[in-house]
Amino acid sequence: MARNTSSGHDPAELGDLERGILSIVWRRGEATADQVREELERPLKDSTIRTVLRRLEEKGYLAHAVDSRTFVYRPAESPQKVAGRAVQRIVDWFCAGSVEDLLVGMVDSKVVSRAELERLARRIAAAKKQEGGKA
Amino acid sequence: MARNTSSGHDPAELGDLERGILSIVWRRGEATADQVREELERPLKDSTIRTVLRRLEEKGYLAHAVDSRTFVYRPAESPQKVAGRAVQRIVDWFCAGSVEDLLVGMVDSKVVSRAELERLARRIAAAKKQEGGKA
DNA sequence: CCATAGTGTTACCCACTGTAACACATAAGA
DNA sequence: TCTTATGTGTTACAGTGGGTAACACTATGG
Repeated sequence: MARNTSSGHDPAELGDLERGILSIVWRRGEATADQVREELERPLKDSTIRTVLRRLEEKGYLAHAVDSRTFVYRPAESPQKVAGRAVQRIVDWFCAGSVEDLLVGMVDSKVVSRAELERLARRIAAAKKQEGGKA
Repeated sequence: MARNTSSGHDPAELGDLERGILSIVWRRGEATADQVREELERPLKDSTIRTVLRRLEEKGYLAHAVDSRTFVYRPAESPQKVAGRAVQRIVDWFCAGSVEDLLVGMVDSKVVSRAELERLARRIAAAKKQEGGKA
């Protein structure tokens, strides 16, 4: 029994190749297996790519449509949303649910500088003002 | 070849049990194998706990001191720092390195509400002022 | 000196991922 | 129409990491 028994899909459960291929689809917006292979630096067999794409779809990261019997994969969720959930998990596991603790850690780990945070804060405030406090 | 080939240690590379045990040590500040076992809901053998503790130390999350031939484990790094790095990874992988994108995702995924972010922003600004812009 | 408590070592199983072969279907060209 | 290319579905296999634990060894306290 290895890895997470976590119910659903989440980024930590992706291997390197899966993550790489997912990134490619995300970057392109959509991609066929062949297009993915062209963008990969490593020479991988077609079946490999297609297996990974299928697994990514099973895991809920991708969806596909058929274009004259060719699978065209597209993101099932925005990267940001996926990342957001991933962060949520981290907050839950490592910060006892406190986002503020996490932010502190991000400063500690030099993930964001204090200045950057302040800039962000301004942006956030601006965005909120602009939206008129809808949510 | 499974999972991350990532060079170092990082939270995604922890299994459920490892994460749980790490949390216990973090929460307590320090813990022996037996203390950990007492706090675990599941009935696990002593060797299991100790194996996991040792692996956690190998991975750099814990350190131990010997107190009259008993291992007392303590965090090697603050949870916040670990979390910070974990978020860094997520940002790199899923947000093309943009923390701002990540924040957007966090709002989208309801990880933080807009209001919470604003409150955070205020706190950050205050902290910065207080520290006089040291960093 | 013996029992108890704790460590070090080693191992097994299984899920997951990387990687791919092979069979099957079907559109396109000869 | 027959063949060929192209793409999918299915199946598989090996390596690794994590969950789980047994067993042997050591030293301490009685």
